[in-house]
Amino acid sequence: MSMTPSESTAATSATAGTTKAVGIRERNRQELTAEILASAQRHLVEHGSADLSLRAITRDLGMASSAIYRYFASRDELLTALIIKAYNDLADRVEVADGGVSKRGDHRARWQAISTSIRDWALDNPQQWALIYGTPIVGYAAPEDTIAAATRSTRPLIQLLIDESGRSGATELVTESNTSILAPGLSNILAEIGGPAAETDVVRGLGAWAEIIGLISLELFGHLKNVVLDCDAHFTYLSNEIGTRLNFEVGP
Amino acid sequence: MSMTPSESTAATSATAGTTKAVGIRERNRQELTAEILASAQRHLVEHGSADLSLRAITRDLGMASSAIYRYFASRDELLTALIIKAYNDLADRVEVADGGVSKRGDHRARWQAISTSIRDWALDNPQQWALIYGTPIVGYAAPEDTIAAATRSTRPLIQLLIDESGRSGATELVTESNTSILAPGLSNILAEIGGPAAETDVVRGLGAWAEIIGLISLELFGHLKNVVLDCDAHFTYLSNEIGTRLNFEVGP
DNA sequence: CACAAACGTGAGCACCGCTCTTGTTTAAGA
DNA sequence: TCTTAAACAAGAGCGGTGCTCACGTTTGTG
Repeated sequence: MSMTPSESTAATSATAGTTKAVGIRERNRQELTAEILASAQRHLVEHGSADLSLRAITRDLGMASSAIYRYFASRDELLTALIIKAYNDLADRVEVADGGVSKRGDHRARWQAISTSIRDWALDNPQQWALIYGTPIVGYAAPEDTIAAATRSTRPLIQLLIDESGRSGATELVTESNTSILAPGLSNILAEIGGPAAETDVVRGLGAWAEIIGLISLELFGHLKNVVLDCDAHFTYLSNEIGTRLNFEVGP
Repeated sequence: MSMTPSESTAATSATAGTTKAVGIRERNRQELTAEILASAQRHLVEHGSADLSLRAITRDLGMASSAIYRYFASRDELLTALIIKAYNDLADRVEVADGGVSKRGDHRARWQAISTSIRDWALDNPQQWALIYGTPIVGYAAPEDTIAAATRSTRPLIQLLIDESGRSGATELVTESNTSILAPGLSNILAEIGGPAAETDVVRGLGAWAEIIGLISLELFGHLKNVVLDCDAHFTYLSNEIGTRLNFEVGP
């Protein structure tokens, strides 16, 4: 059986039932793949995605430069893996922050937790932020593998929008056919997550999301230098204003 | 007198008074510099900034690969020139759009002209947009040369914010000392452009700006795929809502 | 007219992503 | 248990990159 590097991650534990028969080769493969990803992550953090060199990674791991292509078919495929990891790391932070709000009806608190956790993660991981929200490098169309992780990172925010839309008793809910602005496939995501929402609410929520992403990118990419002195206060002020604008208050 | 590539543009027409004595060498230098920039611009539009190759440019112009370093000291310096050009191109578009609103008191119309002209330019020049608002490539700190062009592109928006702040009779104007959020140097820019403005107005204006930049970047970088079907309508809806939020109405 | 600065050229260095061939190790089927 | 094919590691190599340097030429100037 031949195995291309692309399907390496999907072919784990082929023999169901018996957890024992993994095989030395399969174990080594998983371990080396993890080591490559870890080294790539280090290089990404230190030098940025543009300077990420496959040869440097192989030098780190003491292997031949050609050996890495047994595990990742190309530099783009490695970057895609790093993108997915970045999305998941961000999603973890946002989920923990949102989940930390015990009073689920306090939409204002949940909004503050979500928005500030996004920025905190970005400040802690600027290279990873640039990887997912900066200039796309792998190609104009993001690989299919990334969209699952991408939607996971925005899921808490969507959930909050749905909850708020339900509280306000919104009509004109988004369905697959009645939407003119939003994509038809979005209604499936909304339904899968927790129910429908009004189209205008979703559109305004996307505006709030864009403002958060924009503020963080402007800050991280240096566009607020000589403009904003206290970026913390600036973000807090605007995030709070967005919460007011979207009617996020303490509910029952 | 020695001349490094960095100061080539600043050393034009050294002999004041006589416009004639430019010299063949100086003329050739300016022409070749312009040709290099034009070729670089073509490569940028077609292949993106990441794949911009100095050697490909020299092949285009039929010169030796090492000759380009007589005109640009490094790839970063060429990219910086392209960034400045992109900022100025964007500024031209925004200035024309804003200047096209004859009724200067119609702040709502000016806002629509400014915001939509930014997006229109971005859709027409996605690679240039990525160059200035995407991941910074030249270095974390933008070169000093770019900030002049950068502020020029945001000047109409700042002007509009000042006009609106004046209409609403804002108090607590931004000065060099009383600001806690904004940078001290910003008050100089505000004063130079057309007068003071309230700090909260400027902060909220920055939020609106971030939302516009964020919406365009999300759209161009592929993050609204499978989310927003009609990006035109989406942007128009939110831009109009921002105008309402900032009290942009038809004035006297 | 001499001289120095600016210029164009080609070779060369170190690096990159990626491919191919060669020889070895592992695992599965006869 | 032995055989055979797949997976693997390694090294050479290809075309490309940014950039440097030494060389000979052109140009402007004192």
